[in-house]
Amino acid sequence: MKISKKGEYGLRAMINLALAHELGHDCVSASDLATADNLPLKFLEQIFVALRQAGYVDTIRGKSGGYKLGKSANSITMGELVRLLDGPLAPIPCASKTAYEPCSCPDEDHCGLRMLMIDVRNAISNILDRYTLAQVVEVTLRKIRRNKAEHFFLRKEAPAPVRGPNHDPADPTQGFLAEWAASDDNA
Amino acid sequence: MKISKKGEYGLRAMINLALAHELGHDCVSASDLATADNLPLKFLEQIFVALRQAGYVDTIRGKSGGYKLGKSANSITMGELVRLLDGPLAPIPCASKTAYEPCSCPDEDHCGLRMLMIDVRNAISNILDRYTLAQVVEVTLRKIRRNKAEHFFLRKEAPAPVRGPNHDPADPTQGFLAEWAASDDNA
DNA sequence: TTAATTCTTGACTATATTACTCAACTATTC
DNA sequence: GAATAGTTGAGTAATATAGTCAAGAATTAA
Ligand code: FES
Ligand code: FES
Repeated sequence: MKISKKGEYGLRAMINLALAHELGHDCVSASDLATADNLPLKFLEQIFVALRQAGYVDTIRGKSGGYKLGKSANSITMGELVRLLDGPLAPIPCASKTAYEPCSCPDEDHCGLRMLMIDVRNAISNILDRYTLAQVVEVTLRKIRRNKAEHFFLRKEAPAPVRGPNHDPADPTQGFLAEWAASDDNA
Repeated sequence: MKISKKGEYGLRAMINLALAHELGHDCVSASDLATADNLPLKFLEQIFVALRQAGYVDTIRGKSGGYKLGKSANSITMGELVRLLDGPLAPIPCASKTAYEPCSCPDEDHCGLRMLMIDVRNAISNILDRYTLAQVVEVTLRKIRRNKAEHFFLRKEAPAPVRGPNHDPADPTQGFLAEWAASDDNA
């Protein structure tokens, strides 16, 4: 169920680009984005080719050029970006809504795996297609500010995060939905 | 978010093996399983090596030999099988509960992508770790019987399925959860 | 006992994808 | 017109995918 590096890097870059926009940096160079997020520069540029061709970013050439959002962050869903960079959401093509393809099963209508994977696809879609880039940025920024964390596009000094001994990497309370639900505005 | 062919084939084979068991075929040869489900035989055998080493199947050699379940189907969750055959459920390793690994993000605690992917992982886990092989087989078998469909391990004649023009390949009502919920026993 | 069936093991291969890097070019600004 | 920055396309090394092949070992039936 992994996402490719292309997808991961592209999503991280888009989130940071939108976050920088929110903080007043309308246009960010690829190298700034790469250093801000520890991304390989040349690979990132290649990823931006796909993002530009799909209209998600605009390009500004020449000195102090860079990339800027091609459409507003609240009109871009995370699902669109994942599909563009990483392909269909569904774990198997016969369970994909937007990119259905038959598989080698003799009877698709009575395939237990397909039934299960339809639900997995829809669970993934319920998250990724529901939330926009703007919402992800909003939540991220809120958490950064609350914890007074530092960020490349928000110069400030703050102590490095310390991780406790019982660190649960997939703790749902650390997830996006919990953070989103905790907001007054979206209750 | 794709699953590998190894994962797909392995899951299909395990479902069919458990389904065959349910229908009285305790032991099924690899070649029967392969022809029943259109799977490449030699590749399938290789997948069964992993399944056997993990104890999910037992092996019976010699004439009329084959594979049988190594533990009861209701003690095997789909999540276990996916993890064994395809690796962690989480789309990115920093969001994995069972196979956490840091990624190159400068600040994991304030990474919007990670927050989102934690929720995706948990959504996937909520399905795959909740349901067992036995439940998938039960639901599949129910659907097969209701539609009087034919199946390799259930010789019978039935008309081939006809698909309408407005076929939604990811229709949730065609999914596992809908079918599961429709049961009287599990209400 | 021998033949037939079936799994086991390991090696092997071909293709595709991933994750990049490099070099030459073009556009923009100071 | 030099410096900066994006654009394009080629190239590539490593890994994963999706298999195939052949020799061997266990079991059973004739
Ligand atoms: S896996 Fe696609 S129909 Fe069975
Ligand atoms: S993607 Fe892993 S912490 Fe940002």
